Amino acid sequence: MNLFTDIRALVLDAIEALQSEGTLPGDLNTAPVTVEPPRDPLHGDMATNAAMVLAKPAKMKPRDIADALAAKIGADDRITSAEVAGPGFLNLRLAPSLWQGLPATILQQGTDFGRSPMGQGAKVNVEYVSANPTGPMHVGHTRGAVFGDALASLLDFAGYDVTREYYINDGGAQVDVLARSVYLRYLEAHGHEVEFPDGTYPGEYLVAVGERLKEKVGDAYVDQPEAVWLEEVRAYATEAMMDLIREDLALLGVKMDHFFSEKSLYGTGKIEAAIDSLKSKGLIYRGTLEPPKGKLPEDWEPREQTLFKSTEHGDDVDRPIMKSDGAWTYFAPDIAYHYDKVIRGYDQLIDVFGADHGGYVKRMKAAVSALSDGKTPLDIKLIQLVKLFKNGEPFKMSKRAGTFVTLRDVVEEVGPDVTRFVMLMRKNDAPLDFDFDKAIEQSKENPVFYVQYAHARICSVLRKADAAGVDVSDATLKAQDLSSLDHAAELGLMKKLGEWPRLVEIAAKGHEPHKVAIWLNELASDLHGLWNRGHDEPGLRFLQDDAQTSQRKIALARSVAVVISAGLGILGVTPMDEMR
RNA sequence: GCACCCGUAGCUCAGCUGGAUAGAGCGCUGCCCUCCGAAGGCAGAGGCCAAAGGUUCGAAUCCUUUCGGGUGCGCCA
Repeated sequence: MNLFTDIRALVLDAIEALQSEGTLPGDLNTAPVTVEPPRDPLHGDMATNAAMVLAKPAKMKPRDIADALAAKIGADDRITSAEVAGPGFLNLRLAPSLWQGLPATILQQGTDFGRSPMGQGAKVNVEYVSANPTGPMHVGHTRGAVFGDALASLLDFAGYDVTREYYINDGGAQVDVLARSVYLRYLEAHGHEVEFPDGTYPGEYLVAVGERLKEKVGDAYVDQPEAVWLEEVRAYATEAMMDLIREDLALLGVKMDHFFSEKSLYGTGKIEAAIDSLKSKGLIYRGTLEPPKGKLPEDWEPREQTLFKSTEHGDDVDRPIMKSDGAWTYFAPDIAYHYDKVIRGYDQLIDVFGADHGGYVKRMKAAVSALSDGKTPLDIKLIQLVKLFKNGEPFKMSKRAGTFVTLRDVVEEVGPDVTRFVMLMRKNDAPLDFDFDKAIEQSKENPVFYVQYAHARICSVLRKADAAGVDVSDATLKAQDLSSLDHAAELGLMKKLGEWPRLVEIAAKGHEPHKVAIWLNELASDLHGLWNRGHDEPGLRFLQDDAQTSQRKIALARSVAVVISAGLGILGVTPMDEMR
């Protein structure tokens, strides 16, 4: 149910009819033909660019094509007027009954209204968060977590088969550092004086882990060399950190379908298999890289190493996959991990990274392109920084002073709903200002509140009607004839609702969940606008003297609430029924 | 030096993937509140879309170059 695609089909039918009549040539590419809402509502309900995009290939004047199209399209029952305007736009007005039928459709389908078949069940893997298992999640991770989660929901809503995945970096040197840090806490639990040298994690959060380790193994590791305890402490500590992270994710309402362990790639032949795959395509070689131009690193010296010919797939330089001591670089398991995803048969991969990983985008895309023979597209979304504010003042964060803000801090301060909505208001590649006070402020300038408030207001009307003995069940509301709701403000709200299915597709196609948040704000604005007009024009209020008129108006209001619920659902935000 | 991201109203940002007279919130100015929820409402001022070229019916949007800000750049993941 998408009125825009319906009307586009109508336009395409008209074009075909003109072709069979010989008015238009037969071989025309109609792909660029769009039907969209005009910027200015005065222009009508929908506009098509058909005449302009067909003018050149048809070797005709745009206006001539537009006139011919207008005659055909205008004959359809659904169209009340088709006017040629500007350089060749065809402005269409739809019969009000089309808009007035929308609330019933929405109430029929509930929060499934707007679901799109666009994805056709294609399998998409969205990898996000992937914070190192070395401590609790901080604000930086939070935005990526919320973004990935909302993107996954959005794609699901748009008809894709989505897997949400977390890549656990438990294979590298940083988990050894974690293990040593936990070991120090363990010694501390045994009453030893300990110091945390550079390169260890002094965070308080490991104290409890050290104590629990003591409970588990007693003094078995005290005064023992690293070789004795490292492996087990590492496994124990990593698991403890993942528990911590899973708790953090739960606080935010983020659920993963799959946790993938980097460690599982080692010793299982998986890395070798991935590299072999590249080797078989002639993309692995021994060679020496050119030094970077400009400032030379202090210790630069030419060195022969094992390289992946990523330049064959769009990268700027070839990338090393093996260190000089024969160990893999971090890039090798990354390649193997993505190879695994390709083998698992995904049609599309999406990685959500912090913006500081921007330098890895090209090599990662090159790897996936090579491993899948260009068949599996990989989109990498870079998440910009979050700047924290309190009362308009920058909130200083310092890792050294131990005052870095955790995900838990934020969620406990403002709640998961506010956290999620605020973080989704901006597009991912723009920095985000997060002000603790503004986020929980109840005023129009707070979009979280503004959207929630619209929903709560509608619920308030429903409660009030119900108390007055008016039946406002969805079953009754969807049976109402809304043809009397013909005021511009009411029709305008219906038209806004009609945009929802189209917006879902646009946002999903661009992997841009923030568009949902922005659009919800617009929808809320239209709802509040209609509400406010009720001050001066009592006839526009939802609650009227007679039950049936109320039911008709409330059917519209209720359908707005349903769409807000659906939109907030994609963002992972709970709609509020009451906010007093 | 190279690559990627960004540059839109005084401030924070949208701008529907190339459409018509570029929008919202805050701030500013002026009116308005015995009214379903005034934790507001209406109206107004405010712009060379960083700059210059190019692509075409048409550019804030696509391409090139320049300027400015951020991020990253061979054995750290």
